[in-house]
Amino acid sequence: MDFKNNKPIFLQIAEHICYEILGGTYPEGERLPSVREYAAEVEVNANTVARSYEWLSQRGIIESKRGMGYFVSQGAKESIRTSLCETFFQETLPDVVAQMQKLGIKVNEVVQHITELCHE
Amino acid sequence: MDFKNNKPIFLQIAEHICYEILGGTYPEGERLPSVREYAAEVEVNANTVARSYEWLSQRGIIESKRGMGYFVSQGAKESIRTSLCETFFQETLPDVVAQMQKLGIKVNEVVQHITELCHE
Amino acid sequence: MDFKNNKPIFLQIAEHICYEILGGTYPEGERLPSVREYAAEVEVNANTVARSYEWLSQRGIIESKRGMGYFVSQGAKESIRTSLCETFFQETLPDVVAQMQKLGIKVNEVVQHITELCHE
Amino acid sequence: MDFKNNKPIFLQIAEHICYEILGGTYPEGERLPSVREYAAEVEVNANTVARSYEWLSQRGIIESKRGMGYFVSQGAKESIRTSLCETFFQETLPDVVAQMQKLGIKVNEVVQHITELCHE
DNA sequence: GTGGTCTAGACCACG
DNA sequence: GTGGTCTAGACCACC
Repeated sequence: MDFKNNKPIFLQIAEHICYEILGGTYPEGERLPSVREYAAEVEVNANTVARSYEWLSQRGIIESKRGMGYFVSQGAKESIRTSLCETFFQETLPDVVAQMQKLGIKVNEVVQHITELCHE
Repeated sequence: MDFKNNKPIFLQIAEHICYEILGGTYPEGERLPSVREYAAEVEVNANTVARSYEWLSQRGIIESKRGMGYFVSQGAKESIRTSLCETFFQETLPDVVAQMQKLGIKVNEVVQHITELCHE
Repeated sequence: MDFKNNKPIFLQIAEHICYEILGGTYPEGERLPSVREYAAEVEVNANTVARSYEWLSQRGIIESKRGMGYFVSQGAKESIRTSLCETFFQETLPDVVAQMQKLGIKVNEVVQHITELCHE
Repeated sequence: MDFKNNKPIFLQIAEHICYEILGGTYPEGERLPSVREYAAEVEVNANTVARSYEWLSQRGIIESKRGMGYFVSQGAKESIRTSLCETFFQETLPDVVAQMQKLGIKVNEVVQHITELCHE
């Protein structure tokens, strides 16, 4: 796992975990690796992972059980998907369109590029 | 001009100037407002504007002429457009597609949303 | 470290660091002193050192890792040397020769002076 | 005439005039173009040329005669040559050698490059 | 007037 | 602790 420098690492980790939950790596109800394990795995300070876990648990995606670790919440997949879809349609796409228009790129061109990228 | 706090002000200013150059507010060869003028206009410290200008001049978009101020470089519009288009097609769109696929959103749905947003 | 006033301090610092990297004071991958440490050491404002570090990182010589400090990039020595050699052979030497010719100084004389200076 | 941005323009002009005097464009005793003429010729503010002239006259290379303009001093060529040669041998060459040694370039290589550049 | 550099001190997010 | 950004104010050389 390599990190981009323009985004907080703990956020990149949290996001990555979200996609792992979506992908089934960590099923709902399952226990996540301990903070230290995960930190060792991705070669990062333990505090950073702790912050990622905290961020996720504040959003109800995972839950801490005292002394036992963090567990994926029930309904996590659904909650992640709706949340991500919302920002995708409400923020990402409008941004893309805005930029597209500022650069004078035509819709057709964008659509074509997208479909091409999908078929790779 | 109002600033978002997630992005450095000096960058927002620099990008804003880019779009102004693209839009023709500052034609190529034209002189930009002095650092102090611009700073007063957008209600920001002069050092911040100086940083924006320096950032732009490092990218060959504007040039400083000693004691006379900053001037839009020849070929600036073209250089800005190609640079922005490149990041749009090489980074922004692939990111969108990747996210789309991870979320299991269909191409048609995205295309439809984009075309709708364009017609607003 | 004492500074000449014809050249910006932040540049003198940056170049000094380059030579220190070349000399092995800071091996590739190693962490540099923090901005504040270095600033205290050379008795200069922290912002000035920050500017030197930024200047170096823009040239790929060092890299910042969030919250951990600046580190010498892999391949920094080679990149510094080639860059300096290039300006030496492409700019410095041609300038010397041009000046030499304009002053009507003979090649032999220059060569002799150089060899003498080397043996001091 | 095109100017480099790292050196004051008035100095570049003054230096250029020195070489013109050396080259015979302006023989000793001859009148120089008026400040305004010269400024128009090189497309520069008149104040800047005035400063160049003043700089030269302070060094005894040219002289102002009230109401008549600036004239090349007697002995100007000789004085320019000795002065430029001095800085060449006392400053330029030692700098070259110092940089050469810091970069670990061998004398032979430098000598060879210089002789090659002379024969072009 | 212009840009360029530097200082001093502050605040913030990140690890 | 770290870097990153911003402010306020100063001084300088140059045009």
